[in-house]
Amino acid sequence: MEARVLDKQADGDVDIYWDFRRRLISAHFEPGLKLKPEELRLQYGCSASQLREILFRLSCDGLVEFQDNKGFKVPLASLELCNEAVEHRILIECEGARLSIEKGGLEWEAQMAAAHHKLAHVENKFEADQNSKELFDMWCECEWEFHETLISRCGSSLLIRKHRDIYDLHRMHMLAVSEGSGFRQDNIKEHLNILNAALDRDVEACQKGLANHLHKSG
Amino acid sequence: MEARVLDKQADGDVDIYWDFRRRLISAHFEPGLKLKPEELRLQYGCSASQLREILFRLSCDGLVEFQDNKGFKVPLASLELCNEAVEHRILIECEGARLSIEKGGLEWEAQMAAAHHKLAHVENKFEADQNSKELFDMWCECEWEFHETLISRCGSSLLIRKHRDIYDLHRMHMLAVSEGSGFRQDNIKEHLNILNAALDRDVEACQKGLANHLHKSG
DNA sequence: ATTCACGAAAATTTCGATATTTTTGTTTAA
DNA sequence: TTAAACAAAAATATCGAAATTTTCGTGAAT
Repeated sequence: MEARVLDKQADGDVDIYWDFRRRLISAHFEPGLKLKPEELRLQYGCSASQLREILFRLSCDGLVEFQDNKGFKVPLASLELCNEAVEHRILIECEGARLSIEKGGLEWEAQMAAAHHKLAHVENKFEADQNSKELFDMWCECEWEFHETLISRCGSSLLIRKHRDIYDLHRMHMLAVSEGSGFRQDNIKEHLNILNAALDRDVEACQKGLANHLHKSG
Repeated sequence: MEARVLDKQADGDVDIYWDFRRRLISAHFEPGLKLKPEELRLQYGCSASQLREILFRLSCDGLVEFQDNKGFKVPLASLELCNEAVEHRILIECEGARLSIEKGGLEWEAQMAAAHHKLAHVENKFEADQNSKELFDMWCECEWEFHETLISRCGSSLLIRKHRDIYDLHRMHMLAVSEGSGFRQDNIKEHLNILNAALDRDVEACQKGLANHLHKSG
């Protein structure tokens, strides 16, 4: 999460904005729930206007829904939107992976190995104790870091930003639809497949592994 | 422009928001220009807070830049960002075109023919009189309609939304970088190539024509 | 019993005033 | 002359109250 705070759109609301965003994509709010600035302000100790601004910004990415004179709410669980998000994420992430494989050097390989090492460690622990809230949060963070590292050498800051947007949207809808934690046993070997293909500089295998991984994620 | 007003994120600011967005992507504002809510309010007869909200929303799509305690401004012309926008647009539009070609029926073909007919008509007129502000605005509208129709049958509302976002971002940066109107002689036959490939259901030719068209656009 | 109309309550939107931060201009010291 | 310190002005951010819109509950008419 730390890395995200350093985003270019840093501002005074940074804590509230990112904290709220994190809670949204971690399914802390029930789909369909009304998000009233007047209530939320109490949790963050700021004014309703500020919350309104933040909610508007989140609505741009589809993380909250807005309707004129009806306010904001958590998007309803929608299998269709979830599928659209999956496909879009595959499109973006495969392109980012291809470019990274082409442009990335030894340093990138090392970062991939590091990210996967952390992820694999946490996934093995989480597999044993899937009720641990703490491990779940760690897994979310490591999963994000792995996928983000995969595309990090694509050379396009725009692609990286768009990837984060669709990653978050996909995660939110996935959790809303599946009602599980989003973790599957197969994750472990799927991530390994992706890592190996990336280190082998095998674009096709990497994209295939990615598409398979994401399709199964729901 | 009418079609866009019917966007899901309809609200009370709809006129101001879309009008301002249109002006941004039509290069009505000089890159780097400071956008002060306090000044802009006079043009729209509303409060500064409302403008601030709208500017925040536009900043989500990259159409305006925001810095904490420094306010908003029109993004500086950047060749690098323009190139990144081109590549991203190619990625999205090619995927949308592929899906439309696969899924679209006779109705879609007819809409493509209609959109191209209008576009070709305007392009020929605009070619003769490139100083006409009115024809330029018509061309912008027809160009958008043609490309939007091309992907309209992709089956994913998410892809369509993302396409609009990158289309606008690309157009804004293109106009900022090239300092021309964005219209080239070759546009006419490039659009025809794309139309023919689409009607022939030739995915590869269509994507190739699209990539060529967009690369040359800058 | 159902529908419609009306009014009260709640929620949302708008707004301008106040507080904070940044920028600008001036003076002073090195 | 340059740099630092300070003060004034401008710009930005925050906030809560007022205006508007929607929602909900009550009662009357079909």
